Amino acid sequence: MARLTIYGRALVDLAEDGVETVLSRQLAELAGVNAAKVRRDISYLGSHGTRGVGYDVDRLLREINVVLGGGASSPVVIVGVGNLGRALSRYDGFQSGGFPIAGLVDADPSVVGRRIGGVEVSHLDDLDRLVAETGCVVGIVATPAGAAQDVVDRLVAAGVRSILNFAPTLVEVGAGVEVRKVDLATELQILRYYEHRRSPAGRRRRAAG
Amino acid sequence: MARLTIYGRALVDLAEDGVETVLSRQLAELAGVNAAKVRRDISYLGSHGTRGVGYDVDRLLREINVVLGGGASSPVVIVGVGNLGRALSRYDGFQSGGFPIAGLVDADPSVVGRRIGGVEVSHLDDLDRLVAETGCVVGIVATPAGAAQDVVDRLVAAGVRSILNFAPTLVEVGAGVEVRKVDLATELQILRYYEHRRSPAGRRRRAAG
DNA sequence: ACATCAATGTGAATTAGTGCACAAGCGCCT
DNA sequence: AGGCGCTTGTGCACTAATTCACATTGATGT
Repeated sequence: MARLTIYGRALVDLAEDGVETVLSRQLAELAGVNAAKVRRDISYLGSHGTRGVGYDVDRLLREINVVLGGGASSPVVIVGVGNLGRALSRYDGFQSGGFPIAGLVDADPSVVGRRIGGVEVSHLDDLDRLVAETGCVVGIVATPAGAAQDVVDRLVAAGVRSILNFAPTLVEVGAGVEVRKVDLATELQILRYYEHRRSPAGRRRRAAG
Repeated sequence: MARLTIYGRALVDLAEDGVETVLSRQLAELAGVNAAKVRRDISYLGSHGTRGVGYDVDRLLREINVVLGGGASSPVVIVGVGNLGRALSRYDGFQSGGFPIAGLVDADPSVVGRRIGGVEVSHLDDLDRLVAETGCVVGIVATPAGAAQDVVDRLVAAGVRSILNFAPTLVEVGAGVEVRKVDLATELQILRYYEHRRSPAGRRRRAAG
């Protein structure tokens, strides 16, 4: 569940503030969801609250971290150092989130060998070796849409089982491989949709005509 | 619906390939969803298919574009030119997607005045003026979590009604303001969750012990 | 002109998700 | 020790989303 990560973040904040105990109602407010939903979500982790008191912040946080994969560090490889790829390479949220960038890859020989954010760009054909050497478990696809499927196939062939796809296209993978898609264009389009709903072009014209 | 944008993209591809007509089944495959869902989604736009034949690609694309806000250009302002903000500023997907970056804003005086990707950084206090002058309708929040709510409040006060929030925190807005959240950390966490499910740390130890 | 075919549009069934409301349980106070 | 108040955990009802399945309808060929 994506909500678990939200709870986790809220719990970290609470822990930093020295809070020992949290009520489902409080956690719900922090996460922007219903209190019953919080309780049901947490109940899937096993029973960890104390009736009449609430949840122990530290313990709940530990439980969530266990389910989410703990504090393990998961090196990532970014494929595609075009505009978006370079942008992502320079973003230190990966590093601080426990996803150090172990490698950059591109198909264009003219960028291979350049260093971006302290990491050298390898050629796409070296992906297998790079993944094997660095033990990457997560691949980030930041290529144009047309190249995404091929890149994903290569990542899977190299042994990567978790993929974050920034390319604006659907990719197919076999069973056992997890793909998540981050689609900035779609997010913006949706915003524009709401914008448009509020004041569609032509409304003034139609009202005047 | 977010799926409309997916259909739209698939239709653009089809149109570029010279395809004139598309079946709900084909569109479903391209979008990775059920065919009945495609038909129902499209039926909300009004009835536009031809029974026995399918949908006219150009016409359907035009219909979807109208609903999604047409080809209008929607200037955006990016608040926060830290790591992520700089990364986003250099990403040309905004420009090419019809969301030109009209301004960059930060609260840190030491970065104000610098140019990033050809756009000068303004101070957060000048947000009102900037939004008014450039006619920005979309705000992109790329600040640390702690500053996000304040920035969102300022954006709303300046007249922005659509916000894309990259900060890993929930923000509150009044009615009539649309916020969408892009949370890279959560996406990665979810990938790690599946990774962890496949091979949880300790399984080997437990199996051996 | 009419029958045939094929794919849409949609009523109905199914499934997933949400939220209420309350019984069960734990700590605290007397 | 026993009752009280508070919060969890969850059965149940409700809502939204998805999918099935088929009647409907336009195009096509004879």
